[in-house]
Amino acid sequence: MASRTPDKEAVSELTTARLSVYLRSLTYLESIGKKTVSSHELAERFHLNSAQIRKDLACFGEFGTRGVGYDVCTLKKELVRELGIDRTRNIVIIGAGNLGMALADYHGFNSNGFHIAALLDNDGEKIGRTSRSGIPVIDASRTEKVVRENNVEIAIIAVNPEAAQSVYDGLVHAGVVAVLNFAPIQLRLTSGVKVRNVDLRINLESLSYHLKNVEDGVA
Amino acid sequence: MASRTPDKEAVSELTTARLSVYLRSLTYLESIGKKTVSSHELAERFHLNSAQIRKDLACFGEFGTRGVGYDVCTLKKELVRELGIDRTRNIVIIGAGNLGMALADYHGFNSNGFHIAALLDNDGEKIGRTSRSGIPVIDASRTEKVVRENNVEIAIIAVNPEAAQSVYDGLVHAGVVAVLNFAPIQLRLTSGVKVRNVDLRINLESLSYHLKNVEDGVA
DNA sequence: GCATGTGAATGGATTCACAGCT
DNA sequence: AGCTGTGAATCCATTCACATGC
Repeated sequence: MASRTPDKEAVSELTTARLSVYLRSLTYLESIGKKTVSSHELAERFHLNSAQIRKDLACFGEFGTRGVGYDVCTLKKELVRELGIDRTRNIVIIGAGNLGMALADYHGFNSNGFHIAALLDNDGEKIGRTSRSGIPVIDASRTEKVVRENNVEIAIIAVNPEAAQSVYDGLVHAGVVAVLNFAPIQLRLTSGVKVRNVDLRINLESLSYHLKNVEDGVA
Repeated sequence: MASRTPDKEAVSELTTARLSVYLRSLTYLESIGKKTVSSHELAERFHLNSAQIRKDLACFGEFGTRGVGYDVCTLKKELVRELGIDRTRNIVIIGAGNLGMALADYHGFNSNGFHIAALLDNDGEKIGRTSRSGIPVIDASRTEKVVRENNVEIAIIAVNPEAAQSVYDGLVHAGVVAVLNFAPIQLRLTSGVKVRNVDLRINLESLSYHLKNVEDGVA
């Protein structure tokens, strides 16, 4: 297979994050029957610069038509392919607490390329139950088996910060290659395993910082 | 009151996000009885550059002692003050679905400067109940009353994307001045209201992008 | 001696502006 | 004429490296 773009991994995470946003917008445009869209139109939707959108897309090839714009359907398919969600990836969530349960039933985590295979927990009370949408809670001691049998690539860590490191190490050992970590700690990483951290508290503190400055008459 | 630092709002969001992280680390260091810490020590904890930490802190004054480092307790107090969490800010969550309920009981949202006053929803089934930790679900039609009576500054939007814009507009009208939005849409913003978006799906797609590249033998 | 605080240098990401194609 | 694709220019964040002070 001929590789169109050399140096693929040189695409920044900022760019891939925006691709996700573009994809959502294209899905919407497709649903309302729009055939073509220009970078300028897309830019207006999210207060972005049109050149940035063109640059982002240019990382993967030339999809537009000069004088016209981008074909919505074609571009959407291309983004789906580039983001690697043209096939389904299996996920386990570790920690069947409030957050883990909520994420298990979160629609965006269980559609269009992602499938949550199981919740894992070591609380005997929870094991054997299911989330509202029917995802089973399995004994965390069976993590390795669940990961292998379900061909799980991604794990979501939704345990308390004290447990997170050992949970992470266990997941890596079980063969997981990507982790979404909700525990507010800096994990000691294993090379070859991609980790993304989501720190919910930081967002609140950032808002608080802003509020304080408003009070102080700065903004 | 004399302002130490001119041009305060010129602190980037990247910096404030890191301040939150430093604060968490200082809290830990304090709990294990450490009195003093250097920028280099802090940097090692999160694979950061020590100069960056010093620069981040320098936005707010000079807290260190040359040849020694930073006093853990003093620096912690200062960060708490700068982040504006030296007093409690009240929050409402709109949407008592899986996510809203989970966030209501999330420890990091209900401690150290934040208090969740209520969940709001327009589903009659849910109104009158409480979350596990006892936060009441109130009729969303009473949003304005709840916001005013509880002196709510921050709202968390945890409704579906279709409803998010009108919920946002209602919150702004009710007097909320900061919003944490979990709905995957680009809100049309009102000036004077600070918004932060948390897009959970983007994180998964970013991991997927990486997985695809690993498969393709790029990384 | 040692670690801060900071101007200067670097490195990335965004934006500009225009050549090139339809 | 209109819009893409892209080198050049700009802007912002990070890192270096050192003067300053304990």
